[in-house]
Amino acid sequence: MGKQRPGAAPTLEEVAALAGVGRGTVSRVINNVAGVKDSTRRAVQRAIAELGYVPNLAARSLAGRRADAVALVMTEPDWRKFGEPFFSETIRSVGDALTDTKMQLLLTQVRTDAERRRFVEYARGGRVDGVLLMSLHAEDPLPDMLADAGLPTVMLGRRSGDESISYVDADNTGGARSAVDHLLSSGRSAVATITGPLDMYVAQCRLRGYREALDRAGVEVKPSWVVEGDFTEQSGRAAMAEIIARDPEVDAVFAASDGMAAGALNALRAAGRQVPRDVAVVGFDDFLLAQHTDPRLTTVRQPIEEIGRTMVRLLLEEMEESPVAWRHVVLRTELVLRDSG
Amino acid sequence: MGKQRPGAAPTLEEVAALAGVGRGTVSRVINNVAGVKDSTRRAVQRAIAELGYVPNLAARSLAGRRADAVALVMTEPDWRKFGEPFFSETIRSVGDALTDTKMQLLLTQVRTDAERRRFVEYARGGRVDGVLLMSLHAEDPLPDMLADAGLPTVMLGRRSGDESISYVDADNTGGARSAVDHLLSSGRSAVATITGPLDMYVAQCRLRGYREALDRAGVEVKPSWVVEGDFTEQSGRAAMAEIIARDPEVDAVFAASDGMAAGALNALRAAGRQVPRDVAVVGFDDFLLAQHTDPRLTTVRQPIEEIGRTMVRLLLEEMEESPVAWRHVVLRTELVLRDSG
DNA sequence: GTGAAAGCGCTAACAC
DNA sequence: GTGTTAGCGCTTTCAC
Repeated sequence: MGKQRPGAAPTLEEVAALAGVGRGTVSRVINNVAGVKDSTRRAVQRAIAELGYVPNLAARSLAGRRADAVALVMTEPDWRKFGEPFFSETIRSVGDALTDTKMQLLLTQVRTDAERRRFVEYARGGRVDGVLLMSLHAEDPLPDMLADAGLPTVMLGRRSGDESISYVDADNTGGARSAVDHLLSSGRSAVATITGPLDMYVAQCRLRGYREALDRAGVEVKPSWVVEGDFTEQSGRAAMAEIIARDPEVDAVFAASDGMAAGALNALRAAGRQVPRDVAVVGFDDFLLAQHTDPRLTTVRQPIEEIGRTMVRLLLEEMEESPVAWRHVVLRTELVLRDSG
Repeated sequence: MGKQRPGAAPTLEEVAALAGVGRGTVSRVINNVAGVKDSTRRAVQRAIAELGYVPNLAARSLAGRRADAVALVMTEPDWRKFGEPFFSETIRSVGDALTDTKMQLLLTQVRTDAERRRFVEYARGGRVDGVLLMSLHAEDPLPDMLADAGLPTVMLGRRSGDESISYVDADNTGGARSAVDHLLSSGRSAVATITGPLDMYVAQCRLRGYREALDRAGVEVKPSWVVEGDFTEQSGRAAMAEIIARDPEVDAVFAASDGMAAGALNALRAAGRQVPRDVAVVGFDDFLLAQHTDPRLTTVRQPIEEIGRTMVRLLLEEMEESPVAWRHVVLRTELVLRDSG
């Protein structure tokens, strides 16, 4: 007879007593370990149902030295960013990639120093087995803090050219290059660009791709062709207006984000320029651009679904090893031409 | 001398040995319990720093019977919703309300049955001390599952008129009524409404407020004045077009969401109607509406910041008691007139 | 003010 | 196949 403790949640031991078996057997049943007689298993399951038993995860975690949970950290203070498809789809695909595991996905916001400290304690304290990081700024100390603690960690994108910690990134340089190649091959030559904030590596890469394509084609980049935005629609509009003012001869634009591409289109229309007849626009990603119905728009698409899936795969691999080895994956982008006639 | 176990994380016991004190004392120091001599406390802190000690949260949880974490569950399958200010601001304010506690906020997505099952195991397993629920559909079994497990739970909004589980809601009926009162008192009389999905209690309340205001004013609601949308901008546009087609005499519209209000404005402009001279529009919330520069727009504003703060307060209160008692809070809304001249 | 000791509920290794 | 046992690392009495 197990001692009844009214009010308290039933324990594995009480289940064992009720089923007339040892604790080890109950543990095997709840963990689906093979090698338990079928009749025994059923008896245990009946006892579990009768008592409404639920395993105490703290005890499991302590004894098993794992949390069966991973964190996905959002360091972005502006939540509206997570309404953008690039982020929301990544989160969705990470969740999907974890459905076949017993890992619980925990999204955590880390906006302030206090939140960072608390999260690092949480993670180092063993409440998660690994950490995924999104939307990182170059100077964020969080990745290194986690890495120093020996925690499996995977970042979405990298902070610089020689990133050590594991990351999954898109081929931003190659994607930008293919976009500009496309513009050049369709007869344009005065190709301007609206870059992202140049303290972000992703923006540097897309600018580099732009320059490489023009270099190879023997086109000299005029300083007036390069204007920096901040990835938003508004900054794209302002940048496009700036470009028109500086050099009215520009006949094509590569925008380093879809938001800025949408802004550029709006600014061109406001200026009475035909898009894309007078000026061709290529944007990175096509979320906002999708709302523009012009069939001749072109975009560089990132393999979002694959990004989330790959991040999870790398993290699970890292969790198998000690010490953790870092992995770097760069995924190809795809140039999408809507023009079909 | 504590046994050194290279590779493993240092334990409280090793800290105690290094500091030359008992385990109890170290525990008191890391938990900031009063009644430790200052010199002892410093010695322990030195040992902690030297060893890089971090408490094992599973062990703390097991011994202390608490997780020091709360979950905020998003049952919305469409993540873009969380880009909307109503949700993103709520999440932000919940995070803010928790900064002064040692609680870690965990956001979890529950879209599928598998995810629901896993989360309930997680919560019942004691990994969180309480649960906040957002964006619930009426038939979602999750709240009852958590309540049956005796877990402190607070919902954002309620599922029906006689909700038992704790919730924090805005006064949707009163807000809608004040919006329509405003329209009537400014000389309108043919007031139509674009409702939300009527299987959601929030939409029912806003429709009721609309009807009540017209009833009190002795205006009979024509069936053609009530069109159902789904809270999106697109549905608002379609609904407005429908209303114009059915009854061109309509001179005012109450939209049950800001998105639908924005859609209504766009549809009116497309139809060549003067807004708000010909047709006055009042929307619930003013996020999308904020982009409309018309100074004569009016909105019903929900006290978002207070919603998040209140949810946290109720949850912390519930966590103090056993069994849990449910709490219901309805917060006043505010009619915001931009019209200042 | 501090140390010693008794659990918290589980997993995993080992015996039979 | 199944029972037994030794921890996992902490909090919390209870002595002193």
